[in-house]
Amino acid sequence: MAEDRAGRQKPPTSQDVARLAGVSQSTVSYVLTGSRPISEATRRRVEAAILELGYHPNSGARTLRSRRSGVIGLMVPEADGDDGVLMVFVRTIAREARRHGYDILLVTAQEGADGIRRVVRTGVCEALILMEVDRHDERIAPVLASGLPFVTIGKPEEFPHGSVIDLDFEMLGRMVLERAHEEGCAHLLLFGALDHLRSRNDVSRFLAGVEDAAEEIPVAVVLDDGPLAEVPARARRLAAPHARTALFGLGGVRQVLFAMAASGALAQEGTVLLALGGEDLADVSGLLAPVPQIDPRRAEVSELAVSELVRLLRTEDATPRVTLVEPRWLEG
Amino acid sequence: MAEDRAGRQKPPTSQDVARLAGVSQSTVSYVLTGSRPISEATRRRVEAAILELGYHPNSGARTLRSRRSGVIGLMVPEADGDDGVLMVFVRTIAREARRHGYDILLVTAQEGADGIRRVVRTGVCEALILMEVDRHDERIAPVLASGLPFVTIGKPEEFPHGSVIDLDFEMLGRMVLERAHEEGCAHLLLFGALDHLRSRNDVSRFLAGVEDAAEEIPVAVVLDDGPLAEVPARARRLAAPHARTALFGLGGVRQVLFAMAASGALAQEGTVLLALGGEDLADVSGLLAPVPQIDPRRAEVSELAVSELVRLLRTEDATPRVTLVEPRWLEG
DNA sequence: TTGTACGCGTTATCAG
DNA sequence: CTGATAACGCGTACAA
Repeated sequence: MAEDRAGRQKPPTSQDVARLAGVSQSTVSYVLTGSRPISEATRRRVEAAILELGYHPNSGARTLRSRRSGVIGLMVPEADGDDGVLMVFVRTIAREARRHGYDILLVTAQEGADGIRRVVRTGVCEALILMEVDRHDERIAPVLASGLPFVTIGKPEEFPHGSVIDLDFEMLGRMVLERAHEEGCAHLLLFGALDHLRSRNDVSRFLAGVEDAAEEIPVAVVLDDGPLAEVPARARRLAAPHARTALFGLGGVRQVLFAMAASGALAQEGTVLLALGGEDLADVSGLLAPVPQIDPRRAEVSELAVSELVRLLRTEDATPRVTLVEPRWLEG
Repeated sequence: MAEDRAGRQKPPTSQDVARLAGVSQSTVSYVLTGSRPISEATRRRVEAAILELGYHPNSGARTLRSRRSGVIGLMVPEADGDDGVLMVFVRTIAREARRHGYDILLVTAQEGADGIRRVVRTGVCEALILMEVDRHDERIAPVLASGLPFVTIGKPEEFPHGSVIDLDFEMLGRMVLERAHEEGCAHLLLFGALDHLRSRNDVSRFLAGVEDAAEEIPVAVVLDDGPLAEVPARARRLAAPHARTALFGLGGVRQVLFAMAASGALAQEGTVLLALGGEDLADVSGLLAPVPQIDPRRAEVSELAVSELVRLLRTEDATPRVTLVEPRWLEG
């Protein structure tokens, strides 16, 4: 094996494979891509040579020629919500992408629209996944301009070439209110300053679901903007003599649970904490057992994001579509 | 601008830029790389053309020609520790890499050594960062074989071409024991089943530091393998009449803090929780204020990992080295 | 100071 | 069924 001046092994090329197998270089290529019928005999010789040399096709050359880099750009948001949750998405997406033969390149939201333009123009990415997309998101414009297939997790206003995968937050809202009613609650206290976050599309969809359901179900909805540590106290003040109060938030369940534990509220019967699961609650699982949890189905959302993107990539003239994953109550 | 059959915009090439600027293609290239003096006049014409066309050099072609992809592979561990912590590393590394002109490609630990071989042989990555490396790590072998520069976060036994960046866990161990003594503790209870994790190199280095310091400082070290929820009770049993007990663990501080809150141990004077900060403790910060915390300096570790890798990449015959970042007590 | 020409390793077209 | 051969877009040695 040849070595360059730095003493690094120079990987074998398809030319090397061809020589060893006694065929032409193009034949090697066809064996790899399968875009042309090859006789069983030569195929085996080529494959043996590939194995012997440990040959892997050069990514740069392949990309240059075919305009397909095999790389999907993943735009991750800045630290705002729960980083643990985010990492689950990232890891799942990376694993699924590999399963389909793609790699994941990180693009931080900090780079913004310019970041998109860069990876698109340089041709590093042949498709994009955007996380935590808002209704009006500055990143959508350059993506649309690129013409690349993309998937957003979060629902923007327009998505001509792109598909949308997300949890069905409206349904989530209805489910929470219904459960509060079933648990005999007169009030549903929503914590986490949701009122101030209406611009976020998941929040606004969730609130729409809650408010929609509240027109039919007699549960009073209270939006709490205060600090999470004071949620238990706030809930106690709401509690009517014979009615309980349900608590819910899209995030910060751990903090509230912590506050409840610290204030002794866990032992009381007046408040019912409903939780969105998956927010790394394993650490407090002992106390969570009796807490009804909703599965936000992040694994499914991640897997769908990838498989939908692959569909857009591989299908000619594939139509983008919106897929909302239904939240589910976790039993036990 | 030309469009291909899918209706996608075909990005301009350096040839297009050259035509517009009235120079040869190579001149454009030289302006970009700066590897040859260019007259002020033509440089401006070229730069104007680049701006006008929104030109970005094609990554595939550049990589093919120069063997430098501008991509650093980042191998992230499976879900084992705190995913929130991990995400901080990942985001910081991605941001720093961009600052130096590199992109980050995710490689999941699940792919193992084969994953390394793949990204190396295909030439997608020109360098690697490995997270949570053990003393004997199967991923090290293919990395060494590749001859690519790399940085590990975590200290393997051998690292011929690679540098090591990590927190100084031995010093951390000494600091914790010293602090326990200063706080008037007769016992230091280490939770989180550290005894069973001695194979992990950060754990073994930490324990070495603790045990080393324990030879000079009169604090009895107790390794606790029980569930985190029972740590407060365990600590109470240790407490001597006039001596307190210090608690520490490399992870799971939140769980222990939670257990202390639930059992009312926070109000007691008998136990002192010493915490490794940064493990997303913001949610419980109200209660943490009086808790002495050590800064694990993850941002610095991440930044150093990138800058050290860049040094290896850009410096001819750069010698790999080990850099241990000193932990610090956080005041206030 | 600038231009010409070649090759990086593939994919894909055109002959045979 | 298979082998030459032409791009793909850029970096750089060689000429001018």
